[in-house]
Amino acid sequence: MTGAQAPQLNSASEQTRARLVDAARELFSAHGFQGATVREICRLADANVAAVNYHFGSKDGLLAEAFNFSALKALQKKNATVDACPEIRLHLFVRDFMLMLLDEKNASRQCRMMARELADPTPALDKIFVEAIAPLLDFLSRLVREIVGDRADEAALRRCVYSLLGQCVFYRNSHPVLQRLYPDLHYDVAEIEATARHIARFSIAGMMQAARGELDSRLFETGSGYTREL
Amino acid sequence: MTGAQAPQLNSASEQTRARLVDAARELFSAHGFQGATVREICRLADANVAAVNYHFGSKDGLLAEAFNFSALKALQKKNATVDACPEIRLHLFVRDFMLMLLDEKNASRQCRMMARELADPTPALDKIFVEAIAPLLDFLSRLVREIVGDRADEAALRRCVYSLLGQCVFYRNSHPVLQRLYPDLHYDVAEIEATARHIARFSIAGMMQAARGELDSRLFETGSGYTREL
DNA sequence: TTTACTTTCAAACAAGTGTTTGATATGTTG
DNA sequence: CAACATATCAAACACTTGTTTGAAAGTAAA
Repeated sequence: MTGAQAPQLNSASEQTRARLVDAARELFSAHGFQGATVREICRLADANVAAVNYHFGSKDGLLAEAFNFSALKALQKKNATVDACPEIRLHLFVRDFMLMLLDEKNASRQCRMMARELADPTPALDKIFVEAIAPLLDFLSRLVREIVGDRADEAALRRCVYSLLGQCVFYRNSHPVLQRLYPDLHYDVAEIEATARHIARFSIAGMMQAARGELDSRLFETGSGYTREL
Repeated sequence: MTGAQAPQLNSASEQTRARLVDAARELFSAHGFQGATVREICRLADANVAAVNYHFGSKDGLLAEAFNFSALKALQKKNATVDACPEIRLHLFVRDFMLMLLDEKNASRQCRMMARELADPTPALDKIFVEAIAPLLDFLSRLVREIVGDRADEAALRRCVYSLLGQCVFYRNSHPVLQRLYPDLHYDVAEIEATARHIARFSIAGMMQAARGELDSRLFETGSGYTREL
């Protein structure tokens, strides 16, 4: 979006609009929709308190404007064009997704906002759901379907998608808590990539198990090679 | 907790205290700490607005009182006494934990509150962390260690715990969103148990892969039996 | 410059927040 | 009963919230 409406960005009005949206993304992603106040956003954007309602009608309108899933869409489109086996494409997706979610330097705070939205819906949930969550779930479902083949039914497939997504968003949502446990915890690129690799490999193994389980849902392989009843 | 301070529960004062705590748990778990208002809690508890501050000092005090991890502790203690292989104990834990998290009829809304806390910390985080989260992470770490053995280092072990926990809390946190996707979604015991079985099997397979990955972190088994580079 | 329009701003608004107050009721003890 | 501490209550308090207002400043065309 930064490139699309660049021509009007010279206008002073468009500049404050852009500053407001930027500040909103910063604070919404940091403190959530309820936690971030209009006054704080305006202070960060160096604008008057009335600016939000003048330019966006309401705080809700600003939230709707602040959401921009171009990065998320681009990620999915890029992934779809990669010529590789679904396992590798899954790993690529998880890697890119985790980089979005965790990299503090990354500009795409929209994904952090979406992770928040998943956990605690706001009035803007409709737009978010239609534009981002549903397509994302659909994208992941197709990808996971490629991996498990036709050995898993719809319910098992859905659960596999949730397992994957749950792992990814956990790192984002639980960051403050985990940081209390490990005060010097920080996610550099290497750490994020290691985490992504773990999630991808962990999940692919889980998916194979889920697919296998459709054939015999009472057996699973343990590490020691035993087969136990579960 | 209901049985421990039963002797004093006859007192009218203790009754309103109990009603307030109960209402608080209901609304905190439903709308979060910020989302639930003191007035709403008091209305639900059929008590005066001033009752919260009179009995608990503040809204924060009520939150601290509302947290009660006896159910979670009992779950862990029960699990530790079970004489079974770690994989089955893991399955049992996930099952009990998911029943706590998802069963609407279940009285242990404290776990739902804790899931919320994990995603969005409140001033009461300290108590919650020390009394519930840290022990829980510790318990899970020991359990997962039993499964992966010494083939996984500390980082891999930690990630396995997060993968497990992330899957569990995802179902709780994302419930409103998933319900939009499947309007007739509801978690009865059968559905919860199926979900728990999925998570347990998915995770055990993932853990075995993570343990295996310590030996050769670049290879994993695909479903078709191929070994690919990841 | 005058005109018309857009954008900014300090100030106020109405509603909601957690909390406090002082009187009133309630129950227990002398 | 009288005295006392406890518990409840309506009302108000101090504060924050999102939002609105009406004047002032800026901007661009006639």
